[in-house]
Amino acid sequence: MTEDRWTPPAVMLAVDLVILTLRESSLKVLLIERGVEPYEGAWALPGGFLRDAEEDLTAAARRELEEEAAMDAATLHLEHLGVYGAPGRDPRGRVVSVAYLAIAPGLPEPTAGTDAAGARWQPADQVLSGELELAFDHRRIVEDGVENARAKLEHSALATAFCAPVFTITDLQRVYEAVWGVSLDPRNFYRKVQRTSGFIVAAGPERKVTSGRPARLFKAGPRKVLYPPMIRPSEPSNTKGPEE
Amino acid sequence: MTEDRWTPPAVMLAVDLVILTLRESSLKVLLIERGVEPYEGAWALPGGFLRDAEEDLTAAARRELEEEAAMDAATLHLEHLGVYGAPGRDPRGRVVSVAYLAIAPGLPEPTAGTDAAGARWQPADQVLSGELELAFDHRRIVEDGVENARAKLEHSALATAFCAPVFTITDLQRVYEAVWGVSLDPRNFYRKVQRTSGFIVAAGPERKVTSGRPARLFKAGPRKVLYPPMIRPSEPSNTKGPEE
DNA sequence: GAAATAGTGTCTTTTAGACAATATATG
DNA sequence: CATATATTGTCTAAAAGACACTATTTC
Repeated sequence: MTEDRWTPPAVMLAVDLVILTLRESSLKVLLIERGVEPYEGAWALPGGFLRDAEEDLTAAARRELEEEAAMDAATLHLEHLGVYGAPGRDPRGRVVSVAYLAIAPGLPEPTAGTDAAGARWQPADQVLSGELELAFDHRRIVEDGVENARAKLEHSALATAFCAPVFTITDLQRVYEAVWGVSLDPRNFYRKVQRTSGFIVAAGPERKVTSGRPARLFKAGPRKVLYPPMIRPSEPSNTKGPEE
Repeated sequence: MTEDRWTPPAVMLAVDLVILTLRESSLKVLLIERGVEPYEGAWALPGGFLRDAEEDLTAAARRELEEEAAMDAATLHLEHLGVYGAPGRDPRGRVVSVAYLAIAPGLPEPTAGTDAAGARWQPADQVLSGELELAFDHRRIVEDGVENARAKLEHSALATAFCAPVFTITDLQRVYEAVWGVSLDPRNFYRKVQRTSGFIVAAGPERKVTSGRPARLFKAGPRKVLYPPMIRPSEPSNTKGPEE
């Protein structure tokens, strides 16, 4: 408990968004070119300060999603990611940032015309590898966001959030392959997904054509928790797993 | 990005702790009887405001752990849990609370003598069921903390954080049983844990006696991620899983 | 028909889960 | 020896993973 007559310090609260999507079969993150100091001209996550002292945090996240990314927050998967509040992370003073993770289906490039001019889908690899440097501690936030998404693909139906309302099983497989950075056997994937009842459900007799046999169409099912889980390859039976 | 010449609203930042442990084979959470308004006399999570505008968030969590729970933060598992910032959750104004989850091995009751007078280990069930009402939105935070712990037992070595530095496989099984609220087959559990190399490692030829055959002693191994994961029973092949 | 993608069948290996049997202590 | 707990062995069912094969489209 805290002492009487003492006033707690005030801090500035910001909201940052890690918005992931799949474009050209690779994982992208939405970045914005900063127009003001600090880090003017650098790439950064969309986000900003709380508008007023009454604004709810998730409301602020949704507002930024619409203002900075020109996306409809109602249709996107949006969840809490973490808090980044190390002193000194922002030269303007004590800024604590609450990060949210959003997953979007493949959308057109959000270039000119919208509020999101200067926004660009950048390959997540380039951020993770450090090839593309970000403002503040945003690279770390992206790392956490991507790892969060990777983990959730295993046990939840999050993968469907990367897909259009109606999709094929191959579309879904591309999500797993891109986010995990692996390649999966289409035949085993097909059956695994179908056997997990409630994960995806048939969406009419419609089909989709490109060159081969038309694929059945599906939409996200009611099941949110996958059991048994989808299995991420590459850790067959190693002695020491990655650190937590 | 934010406009020029506009000052973001300031909020008060608090840190709250969900400290879980195992006592008498049941899951307990550390609660404190509030000595000041608001909610004077009610049970609440240990926690408090940031000390000053320079204090790091995790440092604040560690400080509260020592001040309010009289525990050594260096030896405990401590991780971010979530942010609770709904307007109106605290009658004193806009308070945003960053919650941390701590896991402690079974410790003596933290009663008189320490700074933590008024602190008590309460059964987690009683909080989750609503039998014991908590101040603010702390019941919700406990719910999230317990669910987080339950999930992490599956895929990480978190269970060892509930144990003393040296423990038996049966001790570890009690952790799973208490946190998950299930009962497990000791023989299958035994082999499952042993097969997951790096999860636990032998700790000398010492033994421990009570009435039956003495058990081998183990300590936490280097492996933090469990693969294959421990499996939480009760969702055998149901059509619809629990919501996320 | 050739090429491409979708979907099915089948076999092997691994793992989960049930449970008998054995081992080593105490009283 | 009775009792209690620890540890090992064995069997069965389910699921993962490899991969041959069939189906349906476009060119």
